[in-house]
Amino acid sequence: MLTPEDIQFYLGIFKDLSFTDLYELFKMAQAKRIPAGDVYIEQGATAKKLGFIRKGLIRAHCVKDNGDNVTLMLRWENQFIASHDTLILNQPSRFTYQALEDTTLMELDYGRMEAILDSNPKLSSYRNVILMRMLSEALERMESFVLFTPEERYLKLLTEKPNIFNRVPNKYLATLLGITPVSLSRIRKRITQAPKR
Amino acid sequence: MLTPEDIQFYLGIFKDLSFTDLYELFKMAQAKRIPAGDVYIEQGATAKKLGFIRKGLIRAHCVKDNGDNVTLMLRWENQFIASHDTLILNQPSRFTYQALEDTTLMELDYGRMEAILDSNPKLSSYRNVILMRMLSEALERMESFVLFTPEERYLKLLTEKPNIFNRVPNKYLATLLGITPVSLSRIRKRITQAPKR
DNA sequence: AGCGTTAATTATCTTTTGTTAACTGCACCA
DNA sequence: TGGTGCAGTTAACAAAAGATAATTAACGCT
Repeated sequence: MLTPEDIQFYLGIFKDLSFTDLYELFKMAQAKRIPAGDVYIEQGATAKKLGFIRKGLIRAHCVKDNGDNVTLMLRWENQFIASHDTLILNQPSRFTYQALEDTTLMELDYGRMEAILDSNPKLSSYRNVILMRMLSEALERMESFVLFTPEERYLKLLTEKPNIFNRVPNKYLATLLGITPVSLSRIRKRITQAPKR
Repeated sequence: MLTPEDIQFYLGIFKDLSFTDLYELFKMAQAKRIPAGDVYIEQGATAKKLGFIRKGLIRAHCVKDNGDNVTLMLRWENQFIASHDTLILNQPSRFTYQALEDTTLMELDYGRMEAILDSNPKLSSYRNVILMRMLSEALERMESFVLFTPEERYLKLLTEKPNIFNRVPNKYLATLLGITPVSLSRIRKRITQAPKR
Protein backbone atom coordinates (compact mmCIF):
# COMPACT_ATOMS: atom_id res chain seq x y z
CA MET A 1 0.00 0.00 0.00
CA LEU A 2 1.27 3.42 -0.91
CA THR A 3 1.24 6.06 1.77
CA PRO A 4 1.03 9.77 0.97
CA GLU A 5 4.70 9.97 1.79
CA ASP A 6 5.43 7.26 -0.74
CA ILE A 7 3.51 9.12 -3.41
CA GLN A 8 5.30 12.33 -2.63
CA PHE A 9 8.56 10.47 -2.84
CA TYR A 10 7.92 8.80 -6.16
CA LEU A 11 6.54 11.93 -7.77
CA GLY A 12 9.84 13.55 -6.92
CA ILE A 13 11.86 10.79 -8.53
CA PHE A 14 9.73 10.14 -11.59
CA LYS A 15 9.16 13.73 -12.53
CA ASP A 16 7.97 13.04 -16.05
CA LEU A 17 5.14 10.74 -15.08
CA SER A 18 1.63 11.78 -14.27
CA PHE A 19 0.19 10.67 -10.98
CA THR A 20 -2.17 8.17 -12.58
CA ASP A 21 0.59 6.63 -14.66
CA LEU A 22 2.75 6.43 -11.62
CA TYR A 23 -0.01 4.78 -9.67
CA GLU A 24 -0.54 2.31 -12.47
CA LEU A 25 3.09 1.35 -12.26
CA PHE A 26 3.46 1.12 -8.53
CA LYS A 27 0.25 -0.47 -7.47
CA MET A 28 1.77 -3.74 -8.51
CA ALA A 29 4.96 -3.10 -6.63
CA GLN A 30 5.48 -4.38 -3.17
CA ALA A 31 7.85 -3.27 -0.48
CA LYS A 32 10.55 -5.68 0.57
CA ARG A 33 13.06 -5.56 3.37
CA ILE A 34 16.44 -7.23 3.10
CA PRO A 35 18.54 -7.41 6.28
CA ALA A 36 22.20 -6.56 5.96
CA GLY A 37 24.12 -9.55 4.68
CA ASP A 38 21.18 -11.29 3.09
CA VAL A 39 21.24 -12.27 -0.55
CA TYR A 40 18.65 -10.60 -2.77
CA ILE A 41 19.34 -12.54 -5.98
CA GLU A 42 21.23 -15.83 -5.91
CA GLN A 43 23.73 -16.72 -8.57
CA GLY A 44 21.92 -18.95 -11.05
CA ALA A 45 18.52 -17.46 -10.31
CA THR A 46 16.18 -16.92 -13.23
CA ALA A 47 13.35 -14.92 -11.66
CA LYS A 48 12.74 -11.67 -13.50
CA LYS A 49 12.37 -9.12 -10.79
CA LEU A 50 13.11 -5.45 -10.80
CA GLY A 51 13.84 -3.61 -7.59
CA PHE A 52 13.97 0.07 -6.83
CA ILE A 53 16.10 0.84 -3.80
CA ARG A 54 14.60 3.27 -1.34
CA LYS A 55 17.20 2.78 1.35
CA GLY A 56 20.31 0.72 1.66
CA LEU A 57 22.96 -0.74 -0.56
CA ILE A 58 23.21 -3.80 -2.78
CA ARG A 59 26.36 -5.33 -4.18
CA ALA A 60 26.63 -7.61 -7.19
CA HIS A 61 29.58 -9.95 -7.10
CA CYS A 62 30.92 -13.25 -8.31
CA VAL A 63 33.74 -15.62 -7.48
CA LYS A 64 36.24 -16.20 -10.25
CA ASP A 65 37.76 -19.58 -11.05
CA ASN A 66 40.89 -18.65 -9.11
CA GLY A 67 38.77 -17.88 -6.04
CA ASP A 68 38.87 -14.11 -6.35
CA ASN A 69 35.77 -12.37 -5.11
CA VAL A 70 34.93 -9.56 -7.52
CA THR A 71 32.45 -6.71 -7.14
CA LEU A 72 30.69 -5.98 -10.41
CA MET A 73 28.33 -3.28 -9.31
CA LEU A 74 27.03 -1.28 -6.38
CA ARG A 75 23.55 0.18 -6.29
CA TRP A 76 22.08 2.48 -3.70
CA GLU A 77 19.18 4.78 -2.96
CA ASN A 78 16.91 5.75 -5.86
CA GLN A 79 18.51 3.30 -8.25
CA PHE A 80 17.07 0.29 -9.95
CA ILE A 81 18.56 -3.07 -9.17
CA ALA A 82 18.11 -6.15 -11.31
CA SER A 83 20.07 -9.01 -12.73
CA HIS A 84 20.92 -8.01 -16.27
CA ASP A 85 21.42 -11.62 -17.12
CA THR A 86 17.83 -12.52 -16.33
CA LEU A 87 16.13 -9.33 -17.48
CA ILE A 88 18.04 -8.60 -20.67
CA LEU A 89 19.74 -11.80 -21.70
CA ASN A 90 17.13 -14.18 -20.35
CA GLN A 91 19.77 -16.41 -18.79
CA PRO A 92 20.58 -17.43 -15.21
CA SER A 93 22.23 -14.71 -13.20
CA ARG A 94 26.01 -14.98 -13.23
CA PHE A 95 26.23 -12.82 -10.15
CA THR A 96 25.01 -12.75 -6.58
CA TYR A 97 23.19 -9.65 -5.40
CA GLN A 98 23.62 -9.08 -1.71
CA ALA A 99 22.53 -6.33 0.66
CA LEU A 100 25.43 -4.68 2.48
CA GLU A 101 23.09 -2.73 4.72
CA ASP A 102 19.52 -3.16 5.83
CA THR A 103 17.81 -2.40 2.56
CA THR A 104 14.25 -1.57 1.65
CA LEU A 105 13.13 -1.68 -1.93
CA MET A 106 10.03 -1.66 -4.06
CA GLU A 107 9.90 -4.82 -6.06
CA LEU A 108 8.13 -5.46 -9.33
CA ASP A 109 7.53 -8.65 -11.22
CA TYR A 110 9.11 -7.78 -14.52
CA GLY A 111 6.88 -10.03 -16.58
CA ARG A 112 3.72 -8.42 -15.26
CA MET A 113 5.29 -5.02 -15.63
CA GLU A 114 6.12 -5.66 -19.26
CA ALA A 115 2.49 -6.34 -20.06
CA ILE A 116 1.37 -3.13 -18.44
CA LEU A 117 4.14 -1.15 -20.07
CA ASP A 118 3.32 -2.50 -23.50
CA SER A 119 -0.31 -1.52 -23.18
CA ASN A 120 0.48 1.98 -22.02
CA PRO A 121 2.48 4.09 -24.47
CA LYS A 122 3.28 6.70 -21.86
CA LEU A 123 4.76 4.13 -19.54
CA SER A 124 6.46 2.39 -22.39
CA SER A 125 8.31 5.54 -23.28
CA TYR A 126 9.25 5.86 -19.66
CA ARG A 127 10.88 2.49 -19.85
CA ASN A 128 13.04 3.98 -22.56
CA VAL A 129 14.07 6.76 -20.25
CA ILE A 130 15.13 4.24 -17.65
CA LEU A 131 16.97 2.07 -20.15
CA MET A 132 18.80 5.08 -21.51
CA ARG A 133 19.80 6.17 -18.05
CA MET A 134 21.17 2.72 -17.34
CA LEU A 135 22.95 2.72 -20.69
CA SER A 136 24.58 6.06 -20.04
CA GLU A 137 25.73 4.88 -16.62
CA ALA A 138 27.20 1.71 -18.08
CA LEU A 139 28.94 3.64 -20.83
CA GLU A 140 30.38 6.15 -18.42
CA ARG A 141 31.81 3.41 -16.27
CA MET A 142 33.18 1.65 -19.33
CA GLU A 143 34.78 4.87 -20.54
CA SER A 144 36.38 5.42 -17.16
CA PHE A 145 38.40 2.23 -17.63
CA VAL A 146 39.71 3.40 -20.97
CA LEU A 147 40.29 7.04 -20.11
CA PHE A 148 41.51 6.92 -16.52
CA THR A 149 44.14 5.21 -14.40
CA PRO A 150 43.14 3.26 -11.30
CA GLU A 151 44.18 6.24 -9.19
CA GLU A 152 42.04 8.59 -11.27
CA ARG A 153 39.08 6.24 -11.03
CA TYR A 154 39.49 6.21 -7.25
CA LEU A 155 39.52 10.01 -7.10
CA LYS A 156 36.50 10.13 -9.38
CA LEU A 157 34.53 7.82 -7.11
CA LEU A 158 35.70 9.81 -4.12
CA THR A 159 34.31 13.07 -5.48
CA GLU A 160 31.13 11.64 -6.96
CA LYS A 161 30.10 9.45 -4.05
CA PRO A 162 32.30 10.32 -1.06
CA ASN A 163 30.17 8.72 1.62
CA ILE A 164 30.34 5.34 -0.12
CA PHE A 165 33.69 4.85 1.59
CA ASN A 166 31.99 4.90 4.95
CA ARG A 167 29.39 2.40 3.87
CA VAL A 168 31.32 -0.18 1.87
CA PRO A 169 34.49 -2.08 2.82
CA ASN A 170 37.47 -0.97 0.76
CA LYS A 171 38.07 -4.48 -0.49
CA TYR A 172 34.74 -4.34 -2.31
CA LEU A 173 35.43 -0.90 -3.74
CA ALA A 174 38.86 -2.03 -4.94
CA THR A 175 37.56 -4.75 -7.24
CA LEU A 176 34.83 -2.38 -8.41
CA LEU A 177 37.63 -0.09 -9.57
CA GLY A 178 39.36 -3.00 -11.26
CA ILE A 179 42.25 -3.32 -8.79
CA THR A 180 43.17 -5.36 -5.72
CA PRO A 181 42.51 -4.21 -2.14
CA VAL A 182 46.25 -4.00 -1.54
CA SER A 183 46.65 -1.70 -4.50
CA LEU A 184 43.79 0.51 -3.34
CA SER A 185 45.45 0.83 0.03
CA ARG A 186 48.63 1.99 -1.66
CA ILE A 187 46.76 4.51 -3.78
CA ARG A 188 45.15 5.95 -0.69
CA LYS A 189 48.54 6.26 0.93
CA ARG A 190 50.06 7.89 -2.14
CA ILE A 191 47.31 10.47 -2.22
CA THR A 192 47.43 11.45 1.44
CA GLN A 193 51.21 11.82 1.15
CA ALA A 194 51.01 13.72 -2.14
CA PRO A 195 52.74 17.10 -2.16
CA LYS A 196 50.13 19.81 -1.72
CA ARG A 197 50.16 22.43 -4.42
CA MET B 1 14.97 4.17 -51.95
CA LEU B 2 14.93 0.59 -50.74
CA THR B 3 15.77 -2.09 -53.25
CA PRO B 4 14.49 -5.65 -52.92
CA GLU B 5 17.97 -6.60 -51.77
CA ASP B 6 17.77 -3.98 -49.04
CA ILE B 7 14.46 -5.32 -47.87
CA GLN B 8 15.75 -8.85 -47.84
CA PHE B 9 18.73 -7.66 -45.84
CA TYR B 10 16.81 -5.75 -43.21
CA LEU B 11 14.23 -8.47 -42.75
CA GLY B 12 17.11 -10.73 -41.88
CA ILE B 13 18.48 -8.34 -39.32
CA PHE B 14 15.25 -7.17 -37.74
CA LYS B 15 13.60 -10.52 -37.41
CA ASP B 16 10.95 -9.44 -34.97
CA LEU B 17 9.52 -6.69 -37.10
CA SER B 18 6.81 -7.07 -39.69
CA PHE B 19 7.51 -5.86 -43.17
CA THR B 20 5.19 -2.88 -42.87
CA ASP B 21 6.72 -1.81 -39.59
CA LEU B 22 10.12 -2.16 -41.07
CA TYR B 23 9.13 -0.11 -44.07
CA GLU B 24 7.71 2.55 -41.80
CA LEU B 25 11.05 2.79 -40.06
CA PHE B 26 13.32 2.74 -43.04
CA LYS B 27 11.49 4.85 -45.52
CA MET B 28 12.86 7.81 -43.66
CA ALA B 29 16.38 6.45 -43.67
CA GLN B 30 18.84 7.43 -46.31
CA ALA B 31 22.00 5.75 -47.44
CA LYS B 32 25.26 7.52 -46.80
CA ARG B 33 28.78 6.77 -47.91
CA ILE B 34 31.78 7.78 -45.84
CA PRO B 35 35.20 7.38 -47.45
CA ALA B 36 37.94 5.85 -45.34
CA GLY B 37 39.46 8.48 -43.10
CA ASP B 38 36.51 10.85 -43.18
CA VAL B 39 34.86 11.98 -39.97
CA TYR B 40 31.24 10.96 -39.50
CA ILE B 41 30.53 12.90 -36.30
CA GLU B 42 32.78 15.76 -35.21
CA GLN B 43 33.66 16.29 -31.58
CA GLY B 44 31.31 18.98 -30.29
CA ALA B 45 28.56 18.13 -32.77
CA THR B 46 24.99 18.20 -31.51
CA ALA B 47 23.05 16.70 -34.42
CA LYS B 48 20.99 13.72 -33.35
CA LYS B 49 21.57 11.15 -35.99
CA LEU B 50 21.49 7.41 -35.80
CA GLY B 51 23.40 5.29 -38.27
CA PHE B 52 23.19 1.61 -39.04
CA ILE B 53 26.40 0.30 -40.57
CA ARG B 54 25.94 -1.92 -43.58
CA LYS B 55 29.58 -2.08 -44.51
CA GLY B 56 32.75 -0.67 -43.05
CA LEU B 57 34.09 0.36 -39.70
CA ILE B 58 33.74 3.42 -37.51
CA ARG B 59 35.95 4.39 -34.61
CA ALA B 60 35.06 6.74 -31.76
CA HIS B 61 38.02 8.46 -30.19
CA CYS B 62 39.12 11.50 -28.27
CA VAL B 63 42.37 13.23 -27.41
CA LYS B 64 43.12 13.48 -23.71
CA ASP B 65 44.62 16.54 -22.03
CA ASN B 66 48.05 14.93 -22.14
CA GLY B 67 47.75 14.42 -25.89
CA ASP B 68 46.94 10.73 -25.79
CA ASN B 69 44.67 9.54 -28.56
CA VAL B 70 42.19 7.07 -27.09
CA THR B 71 39.77 4.73 -28.85
CA LEU B 72 36.46 4.54 -27.01
CA MET B 73 34.53 2.29 -29.32
CA LEU B 74 34.58 0.42 -32.59
CA ARG B 75 31.43 -0.33 -34.56
CA TRP B 76 31.12 -2.45 -37.66
CA GLU B 77 28.65 -4.19 -39.91
CA ASN B 78 25.06 -4.55 -38.66
CA GLN B 79 25.64 -2.34 -35.66
CA PHE B 80 24.13 0.98 -34.80
CA ILE B 81 26.42 3.94 -34.51
CA ALA B 82 25.53 7.16 -32.74
CA SER B 83 26.98 9.67 -30.36
CA HIS B 84 25.66 8.71 -26.95
CA ASP B 85 26.33 12.21 -25.78
CA THR B 86 23.93 13.75 -28.26
CA LEU B 87 21.30 11.00 -28.33
CA ILE B 88 21.10 10.10 -24.67
CA LEU B 89 22.62 12.95 -22.73
CA ASN B 90 21.60 15.71 -25.10
CA GLN B 91 25.01 17.29 -24.94
CA PRO B 92 27.74 17.96 -27.53
CA SER B 93 29.64 14.86 -28.54
CA ARG B 94 32.83 14.41 -26.55
CA PHE B 95 34.19 12.07 -29.16
CA THR B 96 35.01 12.05 -32.85
CA TYR B 97 33.50 9.29 -34.95
CA GLN B 98 35.66 8.45 -37.92
CA ALA B 99 35.45 5.85 -40.66
CA LEU B 100 38.48 3.58 -40.80
CA GLU B 101 37.31 2.00 -44.04
CA ASP B 102 34.99 3.05 -46.81
CA THR B 103 31.72 2.81 -44.93
CA THR B 104 28.12 2.72 -46.05
CA LEU B 105 25.35 3.23 -43.55
CA MET B 106 21.67 3.92 -43.34
CA GLU B 107 21.14 7.17 -41.52
CA LEU B 108 18.07 8.30 -39.62
CA ASP B 109 17.23 11.63 -38.17
CA TYR B 110 16.67 10.66 -34.57
CA GLY B 111 14.18 13.43 -33.85
CA ARG B 112 11.92 12.38 -36.68
CA MET B 113 12.37 8.77 -35.73
CA GLU B 114 11.31 9.43 -32.15
CA ALA B 115 8.01 10.88 -33.32
CA ILE B 116 7.28 7.85 -35.46
CA LEU B 117 8.35 5.45 -32.73
CA ASP B 118 6.18 7.14 -30.15
CA SER B 119 3.12 6.86 -32.35
CA ASN B 120 3.69 3.20 -33.13
CA PRO B 121 3.71 0.88 -30.11
CA LYS B 122 5.19 -1.99 -32.08
CA LEU B 123 8.13 0.10 -33.18
CA SER B 124 8.42 1.63 -29.75
CA SER B 125 8.92 -1.78 -28.21
CA TYR B 126 11.51 -2.46 -30.85
CA ARG B 127 13.43 0.54 -29.65
CA ASN B 128 13.56 -1.21 -26.32
CA VAL B 129 15.09 -4.25 -27.91
CA ILE B 130 17.80 -2.11 -29.46
CA LEU B 131 18.45 -0.21 -26.25
CA MET B 132 18.70 -3.44 -24.30
CA ARG B 133 21.10 -4.88 -26.80
CA MET B 134 23.30 -1.82 -26.51
CA LEU B 135 23.04 -1.97 -22.74
CA SER B 136 24.11 -5.59 -22.61
CA GLU B 137 27.06 -4.83 -24.87
CA ALA B 138 28.13 -1.93 -22.69
CA LEU B 139 27.77 -4.01 -19.54
CA GLU B 140 29.75 -6.87 -20.99
CA ARG B 141 32.59 -4.56 -21.94
CA MET B 142 32.46 -2.95 -18.51
CA GLU B 143 32.56 -6.34 -16.83
CA SER B 144 35.55 -7.37 -18.90
CA PHE B 145 37.59 -4.61 -17.28
CA VAL B 146 36.72 -5.83 -13.82
CA LEU B 147 36.96 -9.56 -14.44
CA PHE B 148 39.86 -9.87 -16.87
CA THR B 149 43.47 -8.80 -17.20
CA PRO B 150 44.61 -6.88 -20.28
CA GLU B 151 46.00 -10.10 -21.69
CA GLU B 152 42.70 -11.89 -21.16
CA ARG B 153 40.82 -9.02 -22.78
CA TYR B 154 43.11 -9.27 -25.79
CA LEU B 155 42.49 -13.00 -26.11
CA LYS B 156 38.76 -12.41 -25.74
CA LEU B 157 38.74 -9.91 -28.58
CA LEU B 158 40.88 -12.24 -30.64
CA THR B 159 38.39 -15.09 -30.37
CA GLU B 160 35.25 -12.99 -30.67
CA LYS B 161 36.31 -10.79 -33.57
CA PRO B 162 39.52 -12.23 -35.03
CA ASN B 163 39.44 -10.40 -38.34
CA ILE B 164 39.33 -7.04 -36.58
CA PHE B 165 43.10 -7.28 -36.27
CA ASN B 166 43.41 -7.20 -40.05
CA ARG B 167 41.16 -4.18 -40.32
CA VAL B 168 42.23 -1.92 -37.47
CA PRO B 169 45.75 -0.73 -36.56
CA ASN B 170 46.94 -2.27 -33.30
CA LYS B 171 47.47 1.11 -31.74
CA TYR B 172 43.73 1.72 -31.91
CA LEU B 173 42.90 -1.71 -30.51
CA ALA B 174 45.34 -1.20 -27.64
CA THR B 175 43.59 1.84 -26.20
CA LEU B 176 40.26 0.10 -26.76
CA LEU B 177 41.57 -2.61 -24.44
CA GLY B 178 42.69 0.00 -21.93
CA ILE B 179 46.43 -0.38 -22.53
CA THR B 180 49.19 1.28 -24.55
CA PRO B 181 50.28 0.09 -28.00
CA VAL B 182 53.67 -0.88 -26.56
CA SER B 183 52.01 -3.05 -23.97
CA LEU B 184 49.81 -4.72 -26.57
CA SER B 185 52.90 -5.51 -28.61
CA ARG B 186 54.44 -7.20 -25.58
CA ILE B 187 51.31 -9.18 -24.88
CA ARG B 188 51.28 -10.46 -28.45
CA LYS B 189 54.90 -11.49 -28.10
CA ARG B 190 54.26 -13.23 -24.78
CA ILE B 191 51.43 -15.23 -26.26
CA THR B 192 53.24 -16.39 -29.38
CA GLN B 193 56.15 -17.47 -27.21
CA ALA B 194 53.95 -19.12 -24.60
CA PRO B 195 54.72 -22.79 -23.91
CA LYS B 196 52.24 -24.88 -25.82
CA ARG B 197 50.39 -27.35 -23.67
C1' DA C 1 40.24 -9.59 30.00
C1' DG C 2 41.21 -12.74 26.44
C1' DC C 3 40.10 -15.01 22.15
C1' DG C 4 38.94 -15.20 17.37
C1' DT C 5 37.58 -13.02 13.15
C1' DT C 6 38.19 -9.87 9.65
C1' DA C 7 39.52 -5.50 7.33
C1' DA C 8 43.25 -2.69 6.41
C1' DT C 9 47.89 -1.63 6.12
C1' DT C 10 52.61 -2.66 5.38
C1' DA C 11 56.57 -5.27 3.63
C1' DT C 12 58.89 -8.03 0.15
C1' DC C 13 59.27 -9.70 -4.14
C1' DT C 14 57.66 -10.62 -8.89
C1' DT C 15 55.25 -9.31 -12.86
C1' DT C 16 53.25 -6.11 -15.72
C1' DT C 17 52.55 -1.75 -17.54
C1' DG C 18 53.88 3.09 -18.70
C1' DT C 19 57.32 6.12 -20.79
C1' DT C 20 60.62 7.37 -23.89
C1' DA C 21 63.42 6.52 -27.50
C1' DA C 22 65.74 3.76 -30.86
C1' DC C 23 65.22 0.59 -34.51
C1' DT C 24 62.85 -2.06 -38.27
C1' DG C 25 59.95 -2.79 -42.04
C1' DC C 26 56.99 -1.08 -45.37
C1' DA C 27 54.28 1.91 -48.32
C1' DC C 28 54.23 5.99 -50.88
C1' DC C 29 56.24 9.24 -53.75
C1' DA C 30 58.95 12.66 -55.99
C1' DT D 1 66.73 5.41 -55.92
C1' DG D 2 66.64 7.66 -52.00
C1' DG D 3 63.70 10.15 -48.79
C1' DT D 4 59.71 10.67 -45.81
C1' DG D 5 56.28 9.13 -42.75
C1' DC D 6 54.20 5.83 -39.93
C1' DA D 7 53.03 1.41 -37.64
C1' DG D 8 55.05 -2.00 -35.07
C1' DT D 9 58.59 -3.90 -32.37
C1' DT D 10 62.26 -3.73 -29.17
C1' DA D 11 65.12 -1.83 -25.49
C1' DA D 12 65.96 0.41 -21.06
C1' DC D 13 64.28 2.33 -17.18
C1' DA D 14 60.70 3.97 -13.92
C1' DA D 15 56.29 3.38 -11.91
C1' DA D 16 52.54 0.78 -10.70
C1' DA D 17 50.10 -3.35 -9.79
C1' DG D 18 49.75 -8.38 -8.45
C1' DA D 19 50.83 -12.08 -5.06
C1' DT D 20 51.84 -13.51 -0.66
C1' DA D 21 52.52 -13.01 3.97
C1' DA D 22 53.12 -10.56 8.28
C1' DT D 23 51.39 -6.95 11.16
C1' DT D 24 48.11 -3.86 13.08
C1' DA D 25 43.52 -2.31 14.38
C1' DA D 26 38.81 -2.81 15.37
C1' DC D 27 34.98 -5.44 16.72
C1' DG D 28 32.10 -8.92 18.73
C1' DC D 29 31.77 -12.68 21.83
C1' DT D 30 32.19 -15.83 25.80
